[in-house]
Amino acid sequence: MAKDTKEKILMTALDLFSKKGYEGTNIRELSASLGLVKSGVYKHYESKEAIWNALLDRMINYYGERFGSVEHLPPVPDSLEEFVSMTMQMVRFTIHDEQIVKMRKVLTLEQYRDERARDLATKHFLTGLTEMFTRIFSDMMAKDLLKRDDPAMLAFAYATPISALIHLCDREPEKTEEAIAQVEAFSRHFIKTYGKDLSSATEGP
Amino acid sequence: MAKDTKEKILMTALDLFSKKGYEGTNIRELSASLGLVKSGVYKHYESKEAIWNALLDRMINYYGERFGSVEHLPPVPDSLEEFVSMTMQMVRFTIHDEQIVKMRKVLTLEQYRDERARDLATKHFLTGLTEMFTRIFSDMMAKDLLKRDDPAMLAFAYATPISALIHLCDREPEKTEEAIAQVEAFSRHFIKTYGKDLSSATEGP
DNA sequence: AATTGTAGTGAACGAAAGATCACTTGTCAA
DNA sequence: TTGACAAGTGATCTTTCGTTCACTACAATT
Repeated sequence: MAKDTKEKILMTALDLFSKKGYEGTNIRELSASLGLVKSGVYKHYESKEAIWNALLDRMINYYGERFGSVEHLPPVPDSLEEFVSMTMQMVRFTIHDEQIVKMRKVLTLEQYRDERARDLATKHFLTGLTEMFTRIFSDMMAKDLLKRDDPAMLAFAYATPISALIHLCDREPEKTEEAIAQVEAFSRHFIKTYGKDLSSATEGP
Repeated sequence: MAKDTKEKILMTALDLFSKKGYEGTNIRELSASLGLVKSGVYKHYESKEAIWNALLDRMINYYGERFGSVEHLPPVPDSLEEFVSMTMQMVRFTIHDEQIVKMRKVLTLEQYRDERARDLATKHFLTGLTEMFTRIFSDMMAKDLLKRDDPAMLAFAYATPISALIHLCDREPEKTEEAIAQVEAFSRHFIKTYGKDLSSATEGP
């Protein structure tokens, strides 16, 4: 079916682009990976660049749905321990989901060449994560799980070290276990610094 | 002179590779940027890949000298304010030095393709910075400028947000001023959290 | 002054790239 | 059953790539 092939082309392109970059990937190899002859691709996309643009559209869309929408916001944790495990769950997912790994790699490789990739990279790697944690931290402060502080600053201080470890896993997958352990250690250190001990939550003037 | 041209080839290659990547750069453009004809390059390097390898050697060397040697370690600050300004000075330098910006971009673009680039990227973006701050924080704790804590963990928590902002500047240079301001805000927040107020430094049991 | 080595030239080559086109096959609607 | 259209094929085109080579110009060595 047509839709099927078009879809497969995008997924194969994502795979190849994430490994060798846009320039490093050629149509022949893309076609061969799909089990068709080189010209076959042109029945579905008019050019290599058209494939790239469709893939970027797809990624922008995917990001908006997956990370930008309200229903996909993680629930605000009820305890600091739950906050740690929520973090770990998010990190494990984003490190092991092949599609997302490939998306990050493609954005990394094309960020200086393509403006839309650049914008999505900043969102994906920095601002998106930070905004998400800003909301979570605001709520956690309201719930007296965190000390009162600037939630955006805490979110930035929390999101970027985790992001750095995710990038490390993308770059050196053999260090994944080590990196995950470091995320957990960092998360626990973070709540030790900024978290409010529950036993003191009932303190009052 | 021969040495001159060889050097210029490397610098031009760094420039082009950092903008369009290794695959996206061709010898004709490289030669033209140098004011010679395409075949001229082959008098100095036997192939495009040889240029790449020489450039990587150079970068590895440069990194080792500039960031790996003892004499280039920043002096341990005598006050928290001095620590902030040392941070700002480092960040301003690394963001504005064109060579270093290009080095980071090249490492970013080639990290999945070339093992040596991958290793240097991890060193440059993560472990090197963290180790440097680990030493600084150890000394600052000994000097009673910082609360006693795990210096490596603090270094990681300090280095990675700054690294994230440096990457942002590489990606979107128009946000440089904003990013620098955020580095300073982060640095001040950090010392507010982990720094020891000097007035309490003379406290005793 | 003669020689030799080297930086740079310009034409050319073969391979590989993106893309086109006439053609075959298969599916579904009329 | 037939006609039409979409999916896939294979040969082919053009461009661009990395690279080679015979050649020139010039600087340093003998």
